[in-house]
Amino acid sequence: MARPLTIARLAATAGVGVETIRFYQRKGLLPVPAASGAVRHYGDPDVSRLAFIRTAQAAGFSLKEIAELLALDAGRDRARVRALTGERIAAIDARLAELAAARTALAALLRECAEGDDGPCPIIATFTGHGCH
Amino acid sequence: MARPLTIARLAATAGVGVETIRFYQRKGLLPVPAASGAVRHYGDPDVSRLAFIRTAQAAGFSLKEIAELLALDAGRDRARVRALTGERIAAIDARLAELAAARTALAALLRECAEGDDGPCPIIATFTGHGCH
DNA sequence: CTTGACTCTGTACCATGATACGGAGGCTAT
DNA sequence: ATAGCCTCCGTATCATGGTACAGAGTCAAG
Repeated sequence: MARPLTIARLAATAGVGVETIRFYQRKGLLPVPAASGAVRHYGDPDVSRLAFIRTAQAAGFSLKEIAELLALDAGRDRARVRALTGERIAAIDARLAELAAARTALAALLRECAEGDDGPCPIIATFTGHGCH
Repeated sequence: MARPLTIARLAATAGVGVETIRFYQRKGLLPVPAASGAVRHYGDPDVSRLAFIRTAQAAGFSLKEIAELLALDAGRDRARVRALTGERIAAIDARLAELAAARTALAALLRECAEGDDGPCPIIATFTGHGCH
């Protein structure tokens, strides 16, 4: 029979480290499977759950929020899920605006700075508040 | 004469905490002024420097990178500054793409989820990988 | 000249998200 | 049955960016 999914194989499948799995277990993000014997075995639900965690992390959810989402037990309290999602979208919007502004400013400065090597670097000058505008 | 800028007044001016100033001093981000007496006094350059730090932080630079920028001494090594800035822009672009994708996905799911309260929440289902792609 | 607010120094602590390690025991191929 | 990984468990450590606090000293106003 196919070798059972031990913690190392689960970690490899999910693309995380063994210690990360244990860390998530301690945090309540992953269930600790009942061991038949002294070594635990994992299954597809665990792989899915790890995928969930990675996806939600990429969307900017913290592990704490992810734990809450998971605790909502596959969506029974949809209003709460929607609230968390709405909050997250707002936070993402704020961060997007911040980053876009920073990006625009940096790109302009980079162009300006690249135009010559004389005088103080406009990038530093701008940050310092000693330069233009 | 105008009261000298003590650490608490500098902190208030810059909008940070006193402990944050000391933290930056320990990290080499702010110079520790020579005290005439037992209490240090600060000046406009310190205010500018704190503004620099906040601006650069908003642009996503880490304190370590900011320390390096500051160490470049007002832009003598413009090539290095440009390199750091280029790296930062690339990192911002990557993060922007990630966040935009997450935002789009979350917004779509939120709309979908809001349409009904029956069945599993599509947000959770999507993250879990049990639902439609 | 005392009181109260502030400063300085050092060290400790916080949250977040991991990562590492030691020691005991389990599993498996040879 | 034994070598050599692997697992489990607890604890410690790391990086990042701060925040807090104790104890001693300083300074200005009343």
